[in-house]
Amino acid sequence: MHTQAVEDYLKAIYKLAERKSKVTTSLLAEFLDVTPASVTGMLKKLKEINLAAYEPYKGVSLTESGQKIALEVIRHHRLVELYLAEALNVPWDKVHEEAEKWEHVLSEDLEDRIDTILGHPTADPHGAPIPNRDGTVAMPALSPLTVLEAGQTGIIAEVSDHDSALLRYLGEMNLYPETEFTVLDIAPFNGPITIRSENSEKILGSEVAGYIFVRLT
Amino acid sequence: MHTQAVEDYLKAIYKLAERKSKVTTSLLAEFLDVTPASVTGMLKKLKEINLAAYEPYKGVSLTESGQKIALEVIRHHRLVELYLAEALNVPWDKVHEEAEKWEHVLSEDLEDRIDTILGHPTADPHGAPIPNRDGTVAMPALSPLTVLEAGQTGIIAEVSDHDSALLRYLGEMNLYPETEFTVLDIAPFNGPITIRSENSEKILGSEVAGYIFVRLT
DNA sequence: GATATAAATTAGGCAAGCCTAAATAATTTC
DNA sequence: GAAATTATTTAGGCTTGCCTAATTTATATC
Repeated sequence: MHTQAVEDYLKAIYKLAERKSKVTTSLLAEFLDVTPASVTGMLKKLKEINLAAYEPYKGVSLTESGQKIALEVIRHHRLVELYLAEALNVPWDKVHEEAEKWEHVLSEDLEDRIDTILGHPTADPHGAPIPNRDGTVAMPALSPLTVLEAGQTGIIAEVSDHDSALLRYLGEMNLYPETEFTVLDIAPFNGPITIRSENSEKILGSEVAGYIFVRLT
Repeated sequence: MHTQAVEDYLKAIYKLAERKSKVTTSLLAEFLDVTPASVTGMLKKLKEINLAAYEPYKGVSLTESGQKIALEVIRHHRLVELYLAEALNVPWDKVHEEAEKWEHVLSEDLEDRIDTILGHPTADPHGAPIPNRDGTVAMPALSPLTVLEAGQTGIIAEVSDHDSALLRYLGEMNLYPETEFTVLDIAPFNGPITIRSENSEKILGSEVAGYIFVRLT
């Protein structure tokens, strides 16, 4: 087993690499709320134990084994999130925080039991895909709600979990993953987007809409 | 929040104090599988932060706040044990090990949810009492099975969870807490004890019987 | 009551992971 | 392309909790 810090760094590198072309020391530092100097120290260590490819001043990436571990941690995290929401009724804006602690103490045996009880789920409460045990992940191509046009229909696939206030807000409007909707209007110049779902109209600012990812239907 | 090590020491002191008149450095060291020197260091710290009363060479005891924390940790531990057994079907000889890790990451909110789902239980899967949130514990007077005499009847109240092989052994014989039994024979000189429960006779060595605590009926 | 043994403490170290401050490398600007 | 700015690394420290080895205190024995 690796330390919690190692697991947290691997997970952070993986997640940042999904969205940024280059994962830099300062990006990691900001993400993990730690000084860049601390990141440098850990990156050296990760390189040492062959979990990351790191060249000073050039950014980091995960090695194959580093990525495997990152995905295991993410799998734990998302399974726990879903379990907390389904089995313990934890509101979806709180599951992330709890799972952050639980992901590091989940044994493989318990992971299996939870996975079975949940029926081998493929997505967490925010719609994020749950990696498979073998280290693979289904990464469907999603579009942010902002790129749709009036008249198009879709299904909410995933929402960002970075801010729990955002999740509470979306929850109040009943905009959860798997919700169907039709775009009624999208105002120009990053204006608000009007959608209809579950027979009610909802108006979303462009910032919020940018955090909602959809599958077109 | 205190560190995990602090919580583990407080819990260990509490548990040892239940059974021994004096909690010494070496006793703690053996219990926690750590050197006596390390224990000395931690006891100084616990005294420093007012969680333990400690005089060098004289043993330790918990202060009121130290005991409160110890009981909170034990409450978490036993609630988690029961939850793992009931909700996740973890076999009773494995719940202790898992709970050892989970007890330190359980938020008060989750504790409440688990407590509610379990219906405010009063004992863990081994029959050990679950402390109340306010820091009180019901401590019924129990007798080890070894002190009974032929003809007496009782109910298994609690079994020691210190050895998972013992738990598996008892599990095979269906000797769980709340099982009723009658003593058929108890051989002299610490000899084996024969009991009848669930319409079958079982013969227990005196060592095993010493780990089983009962309520007389 | 002197000595041997057992128990506990002190002293000094180590590994993780974090920090701040100072130095160096990379990048941008004029 | 030199200077200024930004990004990163190096150096040195701190805390936690553990370790071993040496010393000290307490206890048991003759």
